[in-house]
Amino acid sequence: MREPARPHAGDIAPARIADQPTWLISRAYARSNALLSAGFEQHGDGLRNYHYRLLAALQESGPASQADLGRGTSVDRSDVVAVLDELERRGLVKRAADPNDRRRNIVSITRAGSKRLDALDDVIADIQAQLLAPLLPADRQQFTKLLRQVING
Amino acid sequence: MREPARPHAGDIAPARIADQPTWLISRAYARSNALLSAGFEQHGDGLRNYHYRLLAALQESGPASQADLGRGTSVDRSDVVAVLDELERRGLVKRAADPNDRRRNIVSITRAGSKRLDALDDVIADIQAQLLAPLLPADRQQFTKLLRQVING
DNA sequence: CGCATCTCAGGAATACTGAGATCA
DNA sequence: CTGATCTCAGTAGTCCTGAGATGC
Repeated sequence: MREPARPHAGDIAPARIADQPTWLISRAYARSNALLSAGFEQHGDGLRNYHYRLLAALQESGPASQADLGRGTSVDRSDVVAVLDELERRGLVKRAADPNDRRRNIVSITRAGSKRLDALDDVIADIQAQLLAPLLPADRQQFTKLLRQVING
Repeated sequence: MREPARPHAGDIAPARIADQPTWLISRAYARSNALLSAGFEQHGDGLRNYHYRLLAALQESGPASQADLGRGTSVDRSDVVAVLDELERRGLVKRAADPNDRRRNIVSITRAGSKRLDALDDVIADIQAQLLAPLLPADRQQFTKLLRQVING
């Protein structure tokens, strides 16, 4: 995994930038990605966040078309194809033609996929915990609430 | 600029994912980037966030080596080179050899650069305001404070 | 020697666009 | 015909690695 450059004494640390939400969010995203990369690298067996998102969506909402999957998980339609290819190759999902609409694939999670998802859920839970560790427990819900508001703005 | 895909009725919107800080942060980052792209595209005259970061760092902390600039602004050493090339081409910064350490360049912001930075500051301020608009004014400081804690975790 | 700096070439992962084939 | 779906090819941005030349 990649350690982000860390400022040290003597560096330029412009308060003008460091107080801006856009900068703070990009730094938080970098930290989040570092934790995700590290977590999946250690325990993901070659799967990544993309795979997890699609598996979780399938588990929770049931079989779905690729377009709906992509929209719901904010994974681009182009990338859904490649990620599902990989998941199907590993036997974690299957694609079947939709008899009611022959343009669509109905994608389902397999038993092996569900089992795999359970393992990944533990990995992810650990990553979330690490990410929020610096916050007081009481602040963690507030943090996610504010993020949701910003996103839906 | 790019409009992110927006969920609509019938989409998969897995709560399991949507409640996770890593997901929320990546969505916030997407929104932040969309606002930055739109803002700079309209008023940036070809400059982007990277250019702004370096100009702001130079303005605030004074002339600096490229390595210190990169560390302070979290811009990779490789990218600093290209961004400074562009800024220098436009006459917004200059590079001079450091007489005390001939490995280094001393990078300074020019008068034109300062003027340009003032204009970009307005662009950025507008973007920050849009980003935080969904939050109650009282929540905005709390939001940035929590982000800082997460980053420094 | 080790280490830092600037520079360049290029890789990796994310996010996206455009277009073709198919079909409602 | 319009528009949705799946697929592929390719682009753009960001972020990072490796290595060479130079100098501390």
